[in-house]
Amino acid sequence: MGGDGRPSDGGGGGGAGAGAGHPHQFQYQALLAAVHTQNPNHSHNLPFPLPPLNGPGPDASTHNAVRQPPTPRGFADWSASTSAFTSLAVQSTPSTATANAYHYSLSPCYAFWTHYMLNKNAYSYYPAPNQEHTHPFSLDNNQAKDPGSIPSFGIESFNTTSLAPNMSAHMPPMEGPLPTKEPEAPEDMPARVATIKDEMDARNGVELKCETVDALPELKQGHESCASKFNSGEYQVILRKELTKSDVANVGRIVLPKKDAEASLPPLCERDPVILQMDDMVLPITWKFKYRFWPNNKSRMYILDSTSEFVKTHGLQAGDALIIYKNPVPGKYIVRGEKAIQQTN
DNA sequence: GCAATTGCATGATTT
DNA sequence: AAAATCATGCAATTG
Repeated sequence: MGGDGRPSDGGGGGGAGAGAGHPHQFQYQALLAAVHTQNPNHSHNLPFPLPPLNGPGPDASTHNAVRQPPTPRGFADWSASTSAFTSLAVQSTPSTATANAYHYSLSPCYAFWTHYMLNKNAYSYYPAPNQEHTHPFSLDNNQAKDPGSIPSFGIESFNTTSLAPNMSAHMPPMEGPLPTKEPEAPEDMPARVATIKDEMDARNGVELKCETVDALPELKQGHESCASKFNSGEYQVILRKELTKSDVANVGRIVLPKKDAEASLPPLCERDPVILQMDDMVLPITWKFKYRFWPNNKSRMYILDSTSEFVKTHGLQAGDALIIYKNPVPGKYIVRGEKAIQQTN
């Protein structure tokens, strides 16, 4: 599959992969270990559950059977997680948002967690080696260009009105399709994926009302306080796919839900694939996936190609999920591999 | 010739 | 019941 599926961090070397089954696994584990260690109550503060420490992937039973200790680290291992979080927090949503985009508002406690972690590491940050992309954490670049657009580290970063000027054209968060069906008898399911809906159900509440401002753009000024309160910390899930066996097989392609793909990803007018750059939410990596379609009967099948590295790196298996978020950087996205949560009954 | 990749067809499932 | 969607297998192509 050549280089298309490889992350563009260029960081295959550097010894990060020493002893690990994959160059990213060590760092991945280090990230997770750090998050778990620093914030054992993360489940209450993060907008999604963290993967288990002993992940990821098929190699976990061998290479990662022993829990990785927190790395002797600078900021590289933090930059991955906080970068994505930061980008989400400061995201200004373009008006091209799609009809079925979800909203996701970060709660104050989560903003505080992010604030804490960012400040904790603010002076030890260094960019990942050979990081060619403009990862969301690359605040220095953005600040240089537009000091007003990206705030400095601090909790006020998540409460400034100016960061997210546009809330229009979004559907209310609960209106979006959620491909994953809730089992009628969850206890019968050995594992399930915690859906975005679950997460939002658990935390949003009042926030939903505020986002009805979207449907009334003329009222945005009058509702600015409400909008600014939540908009500064929102991000949108534009596509979620529960992975199948064939998705995580070695073929390295993931079938995307047609509805979400057409609604939220760039239109494919021709058969030529489109390269989609997606920042990893957890790792300091920009993935480059080929997005294309096949004719299928009278319809189309939408395919995300060159995904094998992503799947391997995150140790994704059937039942896990691929989640694509909007990225404040035009033409880029944020991607996350979501491990299914084992139900312990 | 082989492995990897790509494209398509078909059948199952869902709407 | 029909149409749409999607998972997956397999043939064709490519390196």
